[in-house]
Amino acid sequence: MATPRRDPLTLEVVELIGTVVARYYEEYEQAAARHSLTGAQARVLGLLSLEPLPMRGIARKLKCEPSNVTGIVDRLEARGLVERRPDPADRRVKLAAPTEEGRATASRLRDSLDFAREPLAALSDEEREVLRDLLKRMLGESVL
Amino acid sequence: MATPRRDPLTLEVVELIGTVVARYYEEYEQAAARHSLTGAQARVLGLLSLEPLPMRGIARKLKCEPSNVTGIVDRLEARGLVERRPDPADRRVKLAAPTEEGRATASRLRDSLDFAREPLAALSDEEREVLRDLLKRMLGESVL
DNA sequence: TATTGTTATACTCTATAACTATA
DNA sequence: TATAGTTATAGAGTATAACAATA
Repeated sequence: MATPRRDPLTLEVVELIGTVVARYYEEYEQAAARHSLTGAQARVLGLLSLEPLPMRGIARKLKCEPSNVTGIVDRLEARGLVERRPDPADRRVKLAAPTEEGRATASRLRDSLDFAREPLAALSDEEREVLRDLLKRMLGESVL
Repeated sequence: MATPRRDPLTLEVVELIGTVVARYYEEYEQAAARHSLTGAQARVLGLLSLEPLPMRGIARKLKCEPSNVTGIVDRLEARGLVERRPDPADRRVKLAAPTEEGRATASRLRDSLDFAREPLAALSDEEREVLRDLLKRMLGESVL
């Protein structure tokens, strides 16, 4: 494992990444709020719009304790965006799945987020390719 | 304002940025937790280690309501990491400033974070310059 | 026995509104 | 009257521990 670098260029890039992270996070929360959702609720709804998941699976994706998921799904369910279904294969398991309205909300949320990420529009196709490759290299093999 | 793009390349870059954001955030929280600090406490301590700030100024930086800052600074103060000082120029104002121990903790926290950001070590100097310029372009003039 | 989901509890962060002491 | 900081309150996310139902 390499030693972290402290040269001015590295520090400048670190600072820029910090700015990207802060802005992205802020805009994510705002997009969620426009749909009267908290960030956590929006993340869960987004996950479930890809595929229904057991409560435990949601906790793994969110990297939080399973007990927290109960409340988040409760609130989404109370708003009619998500429903709990039994798992035919294991009666202990409850599968959380988006309702029709939940899927629609998730879709609109995704559009909001694309809008939030619009800064990418400032780059040409070639520049996006370079950026993609640099980010991939930065993130390492774990992403591949 | 340009229309958001949806071509596969753009979506791939958006996805990669999302991954960077998630990893950065997660590692930030973990680094804070290693010092028994919450993310919000670590952010405030980091801010104050650059310069003492009035409570109102902290709220502006955190983009939250001033009433929240009271509790966060209370907890940092209870741990001896921060102190409230009067502002000679305006007796309504309280300046929050790090103690000696607070500065030391902020410094160790910064080191943890550099370690967390180590992925940058995978890039050469030239690549970092390219990444820096692309990020700057992405973020636009507002950062300059 | 082990696992899934839940409940109960406590702490932190968050926004809103009302309060105080200054300006 | 306006502003800085605080308090009170309520909602949400978080972790921990204990529980019922099922495997």
